[in-house]
Amino acid sequence: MNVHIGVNGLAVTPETPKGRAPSIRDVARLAEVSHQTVSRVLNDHPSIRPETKERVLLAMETLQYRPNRAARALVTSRSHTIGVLAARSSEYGPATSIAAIEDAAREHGYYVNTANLATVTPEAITDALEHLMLQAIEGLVVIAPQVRVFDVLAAAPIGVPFVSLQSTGRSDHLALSVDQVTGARRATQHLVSLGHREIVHLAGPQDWIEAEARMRGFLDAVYDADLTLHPPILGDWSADFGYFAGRELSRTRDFTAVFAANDQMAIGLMHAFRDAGLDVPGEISVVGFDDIPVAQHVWPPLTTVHQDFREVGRRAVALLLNQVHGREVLEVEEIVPRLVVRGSSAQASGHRPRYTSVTDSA
Amino acid sequence: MNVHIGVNGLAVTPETPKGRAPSIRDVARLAEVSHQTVSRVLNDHPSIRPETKERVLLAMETLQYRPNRAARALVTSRSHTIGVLAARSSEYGPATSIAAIEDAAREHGYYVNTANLATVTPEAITDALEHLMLQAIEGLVVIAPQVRVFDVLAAAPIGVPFVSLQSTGRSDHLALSVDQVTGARRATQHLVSLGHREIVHLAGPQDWIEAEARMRGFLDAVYDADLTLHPPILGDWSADFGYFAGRELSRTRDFTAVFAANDQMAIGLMHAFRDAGLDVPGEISVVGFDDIPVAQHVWPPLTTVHQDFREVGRRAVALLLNQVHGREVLEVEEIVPRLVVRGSSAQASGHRPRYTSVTDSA
DNA sequence: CACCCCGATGTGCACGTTCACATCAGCGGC
DNA sequence: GCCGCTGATGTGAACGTGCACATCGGGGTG
Repeated sequence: MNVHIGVNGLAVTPETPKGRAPSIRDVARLAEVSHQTVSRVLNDHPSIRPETKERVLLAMETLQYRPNRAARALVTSRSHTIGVLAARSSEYGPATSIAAIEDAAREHGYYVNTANLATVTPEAITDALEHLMLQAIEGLVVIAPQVRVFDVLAAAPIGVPFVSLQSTGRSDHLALSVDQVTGARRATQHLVSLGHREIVHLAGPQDWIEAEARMRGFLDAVYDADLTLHPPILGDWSADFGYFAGRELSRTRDFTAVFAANDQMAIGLMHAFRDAGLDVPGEISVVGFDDIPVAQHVWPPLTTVHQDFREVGRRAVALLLNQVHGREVLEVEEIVPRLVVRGSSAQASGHRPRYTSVTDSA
Repeated sequence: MNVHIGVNGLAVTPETPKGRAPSIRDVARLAEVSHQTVSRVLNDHPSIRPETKERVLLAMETLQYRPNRAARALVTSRSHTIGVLAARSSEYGPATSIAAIEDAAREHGYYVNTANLATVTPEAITDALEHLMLQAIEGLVVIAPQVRVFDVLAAAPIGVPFVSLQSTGRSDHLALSVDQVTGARRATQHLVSLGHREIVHLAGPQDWIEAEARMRGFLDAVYDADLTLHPPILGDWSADFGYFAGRELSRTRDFTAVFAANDQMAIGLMHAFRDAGLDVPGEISVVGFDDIPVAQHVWPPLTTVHQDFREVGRRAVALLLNQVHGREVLEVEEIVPRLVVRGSSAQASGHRPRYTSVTDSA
């Protein structure tokens, strides 16, 4: 039966025609079945005799056969690829989520194709999208949390389901998000509970959905606690910006706490305060957002809001693949991040912020 | 001629047969040419009349035609995809390089497919590689800097050129790397020049090529300066490990400086020293490696070795595509990283390290 | 015992593109 | 005026796979 396969137990690789990679037909010939049977083995079709199946598998092994994805994609018009549209993908949060997405996708037999957004101009977005569409992606995960991206996405219907990693409030897609608003509110409430009444928010760029949500959470808490509102500062997420903002802020000193929209800015901020001779948390408390790995090791250890980027990525894939396969999509529950209290926040020092206490003592 | 195309200037989309996406043949029919002519326009073949070309392009536009990558890949057996095999891809360095690779690849009309290594077991490596091979990648960039990965890579010949982002010293592939040895040597020499003679190296896992190279650079410098060698500590790159290592180290205190193999560990280290009441840089100097964005904002600002991860990624793609296209590959020049001196390193404080001074004074 | 159904397998075609080759008109040279 | 070359285009096949349908034998059912 398997005369082709071995001689003296020695595995002889039968001549694959030309230099070409072995195809389903080569396997079929060797296993003495039709190519269709081989195909059935590949897609484990139920009705196939175990004996036959084994013979085919052996032939595959012998020929080192590998299915040709292009051919398969051509005939099924399914690419088994999902796209990821990402901005700032080298930062800890997005990078972690992307890695998790890749892992989860691979587990489900899917491939991941990433397109980064260097800038967020409509052209760049369209270009990246075009790139992904040419890949014939079956679904899209968007980690590019600018409102503008979703405008473009809505305008140029891409024809595949997509999931965003931040709640956009739009109905044309599902979002799997961490509840940024609650996270930010909790962070602010934490400061309030420590007796702070003059709190500044160092926000992210307002076209970022997350930045906007965190700002909203902050405003909610400020409103609830009936605090006077300090105008938020709009930053760019970077530690460098945090540093410069901190330099400016330490001039006025009409506040006792700062809630930064991410850890990087918080770290830059603390750097500037240190330079200005302001003690954190003695004089000023600082709270960040994200809980990046170094957050607990900087000085002082940063109080922040922890979010699980891996979990978000993982769930996003599950959600997306459910849609891709037309399965019932259950309600999406938001992940609520948790506050991690560390050394950078402390009780407000009885007296009012400096500039007023100076006035008072005069 | 183009009666099909419009009525009253209104773009009428002619019926695409069934719900299928328009194919090259649909375009051909509309433009009243053969499908081959359309193909020629797509691959801009020289001998085609401008007039004809325009007609075809118009038809494409009208039908919103998009070439089918699977079909093209099937017949040309070229996927226009490069693979990236990465470990710890969510960390700043790798993540930045990956983003740069993606950008550069897209610029060259290539797609990028990533496979992360959760663990570095041979099975995981084989699995990831298998995943990429099924994608029919044309080339591979390896950012998984464990020696073991290259063992597996060598054993399971993948049949496509690959480039690694660290110099492995092997001849089966090109490496585009930053000269880690020189970087580490410079970092150590910096400490020596400040008068430190008792320097500990907090190394990375020794199966990591970079960790090994940095260790080598350290050892070179120690040897050159004729210092006594403290046994290096083998870490895992994480800030957490740096912290624990720092705790252990601060018990003995038989050193005046530490060179950490990356910034994260250096930051954890400084945290532990602070906890132990050891002043950095007053009593102990610390130097890191990588220059991650927060390095300059921690306290004290971290002296470190800066490397340009984007540049490495970019050049890797250029190198790889040159090989893929069988072009002449020019000599690969190593990028030499540069030392950035900040606040965490300072002149050794005249007296010997504590433990000896205690002994001396007794 | 005739019938039908089902499990196991085979046959041919379609997917959308490129490649090799064929065709055909025009043009210059002898 | 014929030959051959070249530019512009068309024709058919092939790439490797899955799908729809056909085939064939066996076993249960009436």
